Amino acid sequence: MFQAAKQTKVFQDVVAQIQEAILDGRLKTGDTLPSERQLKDTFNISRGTLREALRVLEQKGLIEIKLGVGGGSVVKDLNADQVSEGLALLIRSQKVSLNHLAEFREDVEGIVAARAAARSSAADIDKLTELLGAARKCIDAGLSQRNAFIEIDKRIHMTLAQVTANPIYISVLHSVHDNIHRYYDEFLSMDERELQENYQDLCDLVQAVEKGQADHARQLARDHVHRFNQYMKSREQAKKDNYAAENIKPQIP
Amino acid sequence: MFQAAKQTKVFQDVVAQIQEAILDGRLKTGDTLPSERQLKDTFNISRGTLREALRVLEQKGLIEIKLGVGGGSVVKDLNADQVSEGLALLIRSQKVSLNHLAEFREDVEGIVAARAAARSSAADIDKLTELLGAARKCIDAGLSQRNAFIEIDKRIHMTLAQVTANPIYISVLHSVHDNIHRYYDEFLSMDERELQENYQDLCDLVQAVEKGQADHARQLARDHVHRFNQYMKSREQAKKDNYAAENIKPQIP
DNA sequence: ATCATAGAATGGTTAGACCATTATAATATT
DNA sequence: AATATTATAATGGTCTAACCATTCTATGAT
Repeated sequence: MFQAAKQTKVFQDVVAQIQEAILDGRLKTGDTLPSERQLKDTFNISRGTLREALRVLEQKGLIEIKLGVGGGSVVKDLNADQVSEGLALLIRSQKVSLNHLAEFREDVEGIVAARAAARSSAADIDKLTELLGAARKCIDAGLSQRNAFIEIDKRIHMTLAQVTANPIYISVLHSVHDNIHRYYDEFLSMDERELQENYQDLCDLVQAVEKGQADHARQLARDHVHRFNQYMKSREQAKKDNYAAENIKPQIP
Repeated sequence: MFQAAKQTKVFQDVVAQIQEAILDGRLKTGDTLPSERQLKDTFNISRGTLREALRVLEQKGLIEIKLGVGGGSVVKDLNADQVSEGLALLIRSQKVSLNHLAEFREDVEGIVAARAAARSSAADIDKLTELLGAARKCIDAGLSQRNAFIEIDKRIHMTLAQVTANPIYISVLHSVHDNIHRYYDEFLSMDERELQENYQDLCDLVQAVEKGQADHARQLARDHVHRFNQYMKSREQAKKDNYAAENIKPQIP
């Protein structure tokens, strides 16, 4: 006849209320919530319960909790970090392999390049060209600037994502890069020729974007990423082989 | 001379330890952690602090906390929910509009269709054909089964994502559907002809996948989604117009 | 003026108690 | 004997009250 009432726990109610206030704009980025001792009275709950709620909001990326006298819960500017962390957990925990991620990246970078080609402004091209110039300098400086080159490579891709003017691409690509670098950093050791190839890829790509050649840009981006993936895979394989050589008969537990 | 030691708060250390245990496989899906009163002694912390840690792990999607005597913290099977929730927050909070999401969906569904076409097995085609049959029945049953049709449409797309054998596509598409339906459900009211068109789209798409025509499948999927998007946009516009008509002079705050 | 110091506000943590929910075992009922 | 009811105990949920740790700010010393 009757059904269960209020399943929600107290702290969940608090989470919901504060979250709504933030999403509705009643609380804006940078705003500081009242202190815990005030809030607990406002909600008429204990401080422990309130803190559980705040921890959840923090984990959601909605607030940031600062220590000290000027501290408190500050409304954060939402970004892709939570999506990125979620993706990272999926990758680390289970079904998602690096191959999966590499394949996905190939597709996404292709899409981003195509969309960027259809929308780039003169200012966008300027920025990309500037980055290309910085990349050029890294290469000329030799292998010592290898990491700097990789960083600029990443920024070029992220800039393309920004050119699409679609924040989802920015977030997704950011997540992909976050996670792919977490695994690939240890293998980063391109030689001179590979650096040159990568640089040429990027030049061609930016040119295609500038000319608005969406399909061509897509293909160039895909090839570029694909080559990078192949390169990393071979590095990984080499590492495994090396390991095998050192341990002629690996102990199987 | 010296640098800051241990910035991490106690509860963060606990989160990290339990998370690592789960990701390393020392704790498996379905395992129940010791009770809070035991855990607090194990970690040598207070129960409140422990509970903050558990709340964070829960929000991360790593554990589920059950009430009652058989209850406790159970290790969850990770899924795309966190990614989905993160995306939802991005959409609700700020820069992400429905147009952004619709555009992204168009691209993703295209990719998924292409990848699926390159990898489908006979069993996959059987499953898709079965779903098409169910969709056919919904249409024949008339508009009353409209929602059922939408549901099957969604399942067909998700099945294609599974065919790609890349869990990232499954997660991403799941997130997109989650979020797009949250906004579109209110507009769902296709007429007979639109249902027919959608059904035909799906038939063509499955056929292309069966034949392994990746590019064709991609284009069909994109067109299908694009049509759906246009349709929803017009519905939304109609709703706005209707609102405007009811409120000749909308009050601007 | 500049630097050191004390104070106060805030989050971080602890301890112990009691409430609410739920599976299980013991008991009563048929 | 089978079933329904009831008590029991274990577990998470919440509360209270205190103290610790960090950090900004104002005060005071140099």
